[in-house]
Parts: sequence; C-alpha cells; structure tokens
Amino acid sequence: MKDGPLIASVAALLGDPARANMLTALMDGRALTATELASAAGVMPQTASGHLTKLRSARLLEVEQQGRHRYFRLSGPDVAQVLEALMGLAQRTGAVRVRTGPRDEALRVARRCYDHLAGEKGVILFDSLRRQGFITDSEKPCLTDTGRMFLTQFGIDIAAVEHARRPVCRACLDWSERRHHLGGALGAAVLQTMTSRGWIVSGLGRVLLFSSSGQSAFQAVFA
Amino acid sequence: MKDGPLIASVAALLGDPARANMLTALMDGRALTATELASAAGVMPQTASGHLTKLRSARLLEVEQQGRHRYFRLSGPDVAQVLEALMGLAQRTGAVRVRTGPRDEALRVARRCYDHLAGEKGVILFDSLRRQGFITDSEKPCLTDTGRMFLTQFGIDIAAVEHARRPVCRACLDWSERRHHLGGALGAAVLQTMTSRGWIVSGLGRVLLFSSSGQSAFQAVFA
DNA sequence: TTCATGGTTCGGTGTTAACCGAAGCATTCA
DNA sequence: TGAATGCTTCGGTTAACACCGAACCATGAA
Repeated sequence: MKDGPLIASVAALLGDPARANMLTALMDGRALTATELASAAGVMPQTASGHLTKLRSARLLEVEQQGRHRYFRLSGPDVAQVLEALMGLAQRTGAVRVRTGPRDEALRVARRCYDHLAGEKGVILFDSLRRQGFITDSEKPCLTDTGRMFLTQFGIDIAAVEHARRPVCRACLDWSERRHHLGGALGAAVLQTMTSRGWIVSGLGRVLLFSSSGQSAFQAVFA
Repeated sequence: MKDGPLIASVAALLGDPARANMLTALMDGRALTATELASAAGVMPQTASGHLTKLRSARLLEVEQQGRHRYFRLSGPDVAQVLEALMGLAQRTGAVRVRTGPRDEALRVARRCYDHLAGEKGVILFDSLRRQGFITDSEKPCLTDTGRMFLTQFGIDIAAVEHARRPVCRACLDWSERRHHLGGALGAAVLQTMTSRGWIVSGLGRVLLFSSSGQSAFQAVFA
C-alpha cells in the first residue's frame, strides 16, 4: 500500500520554499556555488548546506568540487522537466502570480528552459521546424535529411549533436504556452548557435532578450 | 526570482504521504469517495477530509456530490501527468521500491485496485475480453451482446451490474503493467465472482492470491 | 605559519501541520 | 419519525523540520 510515499519523498523535497528557489535558480542548467544558492533561497549558508545535502542524497543535484568552491547543478534534464511541469500546474490552478510587470512579459516571450529556447519564440521555432519538414511530426520527433541540411547550413555541427548521449530531439512542454517546444541536444545546439550569432543579447538568468537584428533574423528564418 | 514558492506550494501538497496516496489512487481517472480515499491513504476520515479540502482548494481535485457521497477526481490529465513525471523521477533517483521479496512479486501478478482485479492478471483479463469481442475496443469500452451472454454464464448478474450507478466498464490504467485493466461495476463483479468461485484464496490486503485450481481455471477461460 | 574564505556539523528554538477523539450536519433508509 | 451512514468541523497532542548562532574542517593566499 505504500506506493504513495515514493512520490511523496521527492515531492516533499520540492515542497520547501528554500529548496524550490534553489532548484528554479538551477533550471537553466548552470552550476552554482553553495553560497550563491543560499542567497537565491534567502537563507543562511548553514541552512542552505542542509538543504543541499538533502537534494544531493536524493540525487536531484550533482556536485562538483573546484578549489574551495562546490558547484551544484541539476542531475539531469528530467529534473528540470518536472519543475516545468509543476510550474504549469501551479499556474493553471491559479495559486500563483498574476503575470504582471515587464519581466514576466519578457519571460513569456523567450526564456531558457534548462539549456534550450522556451516561451513564445520556442514554440514558434518548433512549429516552424515541423511545418518545413525538418523534423517529423510525432510525439517523439526525429531529424529528417532536409533538416540535417538546413541545420548544418544554419551553423550547427549535426554530427556532434547526433553523437551526444542525450536524445537529439525532444518535445518539451512549455508551461506558459501550453504547447511543445524543442528540447534535447538539438534544442541546446540551436540556442547556442543563436547566441553565438548575436541574435540574443542577454543570456543572464532565465530571460532571453533578442537583439533587434536577431529578432528580424529569427522572424525571417522561422516565421 | 520568487517563482520558487509558486511551485513549492503545489509540491508541498504532493509531499505528504497521505495526500500522495490519495492522488495515486485517483491516477486512473476514476472518482472515489472520501472514505475510500481515507482507507487508501491509511488515515481516519477526519484527517482525510482535511487533506481533501486542501487538495480541492488548490484545484488539484474536483468534487461531485451524489446523494450522501462525495466523489473526488483529479481536476485534469495534467495532474496525472505531473504525478507520472514525479514517479519517473523518483524511480530514476532510486529513492524507491526495491521490488524484493515475494510480496512485491505477488503484488505485480495480481492485486486489488479499489474493488477490481489489477496487475498482470488484470491486464490479461481485459485483453481477453476485448479479443473475444465481449467488450468494445474503445477508450471507453462497452459491453456487447455476446459479452452479456458470456458473463451471465460466468455467473454475473448483468442486470444488477448495468443498473448500478457507476459506469459498467472502465479502462483503468495499471501502474505496474502500464496498460489498461477492467474497472467499473463489471470489473468489481468479475472479481467478486472469482472470489466466490474459490479462484482466489487470499483477498486480504491488496495482494490477490490464486488457488491452483483457480489459476488453471483462469488460464482456461481467459488465456 | 598565519589569516581569510567557503562549507560543514552541532545544539537549541520555534513553527508548522498531521493526526485522532469527539461532536456536529446532512442525507438516506426503515 | 428515528436510526444509520457519509462527511465535516473543532480542540488538543505530538512529531517533524526549517532556521540560526556558534564552533569546526578544508582550501588558498599572505
């Protein structure tokens, strides 16, 4: 009968505000130090340390020691995915923030979901790739031959992407748009290329801000 | 950056073992009464009532009053999806079931899901009924005429089943098999008949143990 | 070595909330 | 109408745990 606690133990970890803040701070895939996470959570370092050991022993976080710093990162994209799903649920149930202020607006337009593009722009990108036949239109999308050509021309090293350990394509549910956007190794590569092309001027935090030239370039290629 | 607590409040709700048990009991989409959920969670009705109001005011559950019963169901498929995602995560992180001992094995073979048969045997039963054309092959299966004849001969009072307030047939998702088994009034009637026929020797708890004669009879009729 | 910094472990305090007994409505059945 | 059932509200108890102050390791710099 005890098959509830199974999810309960994990959920309880996410249920503490301090820990939730830490995890959301890590959602973009960066690795942060313990003190950074403490300030993100708004607690003293000792308290943060306790939380971090808990998250680590539950294998939600990985740690990497570098000098006298300890860098924490999410143990995988699935953790970020669960967090996104919870955000979506929290939003639907209305227990939440009322989408005001320019920051929230910007967040809705384009943001970083783990390491790929999410929000309005993310959905547009995903739809465009499917519509043009660059990826298949299934639950679990695949890259097509024409897609390989197009993306190589776009500046992506397809061989490297397909050689990565993660799945190439992934349909990731967008919590603000309620539709899918592109995740996986390819999603990460696309975001990376956009950034190196100068389309995106601000990559700090989760908000992604497009330059005006990047904006029109994105429009031209994907809309 | 205060979008952490947002998810924290929802996650905290899922973080309590009693509530988690209730929600997993509802994952198949059925609606259960408050007392049923109390027993599923292993708590007294008063305690369950408190949990249910919390889940309801967070819009994770919907309630429907019918006579002096109150039926609770998940407020949408997205809730079930989040629960599934959490289960996946819990499984990956290894914070979970070790599936050792004969009890877990027996649980996987045949168990009681609310009041009907679940597990390996439950899936076999469901498939057999569909394959033989006794129920239709849709999302929401229906009893056919040949099905009525067969089940009457099997010893079930079909008129009573079809006169019950609950739906007759229900495709109920099996958490160990990841496929559907038979729920609803008919599912309950089938289990009841099997028990009264002596096919099942131990009906205590959730584990259902088949007698050797019952085992071969089940095999003959449904495999 | 000595000092400073990043992290941790160790007590003690305070708040939260799950739990149950008992009593209270509401609905159905006899 | 009275009895039984399903569910809820109320009060008090208990256990868990987040939080911080203080002291304690480790690493790197002076």
